[in-house]
Amino acid sequence: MVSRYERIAAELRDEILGGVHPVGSQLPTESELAARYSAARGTVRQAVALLVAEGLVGSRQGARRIVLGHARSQSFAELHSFAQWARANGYRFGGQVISQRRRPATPAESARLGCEEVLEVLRVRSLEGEPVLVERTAYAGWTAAAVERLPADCESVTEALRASVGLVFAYGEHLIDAVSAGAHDARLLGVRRGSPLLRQRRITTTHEGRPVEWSDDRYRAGSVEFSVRNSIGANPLVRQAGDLRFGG
Amino acid sequence: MVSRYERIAAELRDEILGGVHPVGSQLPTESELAARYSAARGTVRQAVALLVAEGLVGSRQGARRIVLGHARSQSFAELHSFAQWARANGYRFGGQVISQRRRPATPAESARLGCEEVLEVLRVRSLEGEPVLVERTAYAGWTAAAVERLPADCESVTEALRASVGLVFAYGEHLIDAVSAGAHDARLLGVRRGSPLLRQRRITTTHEGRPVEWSDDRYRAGSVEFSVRNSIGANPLVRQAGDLRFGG
DNA sequence: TAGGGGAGCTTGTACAAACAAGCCAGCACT
DNA sequence: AGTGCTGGCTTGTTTGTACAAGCTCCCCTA
Repeated sequence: MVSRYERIAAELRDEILGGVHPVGSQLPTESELAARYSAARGTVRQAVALLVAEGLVGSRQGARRIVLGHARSQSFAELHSFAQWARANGYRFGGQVISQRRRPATPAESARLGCEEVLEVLRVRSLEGEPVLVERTAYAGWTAAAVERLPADCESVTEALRASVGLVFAYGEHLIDAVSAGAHDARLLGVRRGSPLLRQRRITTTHEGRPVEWSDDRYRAGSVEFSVRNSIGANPLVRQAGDLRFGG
Repeated sequence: MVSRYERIAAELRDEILGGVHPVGSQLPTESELAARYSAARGTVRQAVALLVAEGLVGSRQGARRIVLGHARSQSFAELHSFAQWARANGYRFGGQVISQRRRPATPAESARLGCEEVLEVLRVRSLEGEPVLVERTAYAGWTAAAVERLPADCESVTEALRASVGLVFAYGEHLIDAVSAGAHDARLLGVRRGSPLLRQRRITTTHEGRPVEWSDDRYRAGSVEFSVRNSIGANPLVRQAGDLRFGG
C-alpha cells in the first residue's frame, strides 16, 4: 500500500510529464489541491515536497509554485545499480566477471570497509553490445562467500544479493571525477590508452550503516553522463578539491 | 530569524560532527528530542529530515535512526558558484575573462535559453595559483548588459549580478561527464592535448524558471571532484546514456 | 505617469493528536 | 539450542488549527 501523499505526487507528476502543467506554468495552490484530493493541506505539502526534491517543481514562500522541468529523477537503485538503471531505461546490457580473488585489505580499504579481508572483483559491463564500464569492486569480507556464489555473467549483483542472502544496499556515497585510461582499462573498453574516462567511486552501506562495498567504476567517455537538479534551498551534490598537489 | 527546526537540525549536526553521536550509533528518539527541545514531534521530524537529506543520518520505519557519516553537504550556492565554493573552503582562487562577445544564439541555445541573442563569455579560473577550470558560458540576451558591466577579473559573477541588478540564480540542472582536452582547452589549462577533463554542463534559471545561462565548464582532472550522497528512499543524481552511437 | 502602501493570497512554520507500519528483544515453546 | 511469536517501542502517515513570512497586484497619491 502506497501512502496517500505518494499517490497524489504520482498523479501530479504524471500531469506535469503529460503536459497538463507546462514548464513555466503555475501549479494549483495547496488549498486547491487539498480540495481536489479531499486531503489535508499537510498531506498535499508532503506530495509537492517530493516533486520539489526531484527538481520538477520550484517553490518559495509567498509565490505560487512553478513547473521547472519535464525530466524525472530516478531512484537510488537506478543510480546504484547499472543493471537496474539500464533495464529501467530499456537498454540492452550485459556483464562479465574478468577476475575475482580474495586478498588482504589495503589500509584504505580497511578504513572504509572495516574489515581485514576483501573480495576483489573486476567486471566489464556493456550497453547495446558495446563495453562501456570497467568496475573494480572490493566487497567486505563478510559478504565474500555470497558474492562468490554468483554466476560470472550475473546481470545484477545488487538484486542477486538481495534475493540470495537478503543483503540490502541502502545508502551510498559517490565521488565523481575524470581520469585517463590506463593500458588495461583501454583494452577492456576498446578505446585508446589515455582516453578520458568518467570515474565514479562509491561506498555502499546497509541500513545499519555497515559498509558493504567500495567500488571504482570507469565509464567510457560519451557513453554515460550524470545529471543532477538542485535549487537554492538544498542540494546534495558537492564539489570537492581533488588531490592536486598545490604549489608544487 | 532562522526557524526552530533549522536550529534543532544545526545543533544535532554539530553534535554528530563533534563526535557526541559517533558513526554507527543511534540518534535519540523523536520523543526524547521533542522533550529535550520542548518542541512538537513534527518539528523534530523536520529537523531530522534535513539531516537525512544531507546523508548524515539514515532512517527507516520502526528502527532507531543511525548516524551514517561525518561529512556535510554544502549549499546550492557552493555547487553553483566556483567562487563561493572556493571561498567557503578556504582556497585561494581567481578568475579572468579571456573573451566576451554578443552573437546570435545557436538553435540549441535558443531552445534552452529562450532568446535569440546570447553573450558568450570564456573564462579561466584558478585554484591556489593553478588554472583548473575553463568556463564557456552563454548568458541569455536580457542579462548581457549587466554581465558586460562586470570587471574582467570579477571573482564571483553570481554574487556580482545579485548585488548589481538583483538577479538571483535559483535553480540549476547539471550534466556531468568526461571529455578529452582540445588544443585550446589544453593551452588554457596548461595540460597536454587529449588529457581527460571533467565536464559540467549546466543550465541555470531564476526563481520564475526563466533561463539565465547555459554553461560548459571543464575541470582539469584531479583538481576537483563531485560528491553525492543518496539513500534507497530518494536521490537526486541520475545516470543518463550519452550520445554514443550504438550499433555503428 | 511613476511610485508607495496595503489587502489579500500563498507558502512556510509550529503545535497537537491519533493511528498505521515496521522493528526488535525477550519470552515461551519445542 | 534453536525457533517462532508477541508486545512494546519507534518511525511513518494523516488530519486539523493557527499564525508568520513573503509575494502580487491593485489602488491611491504625488
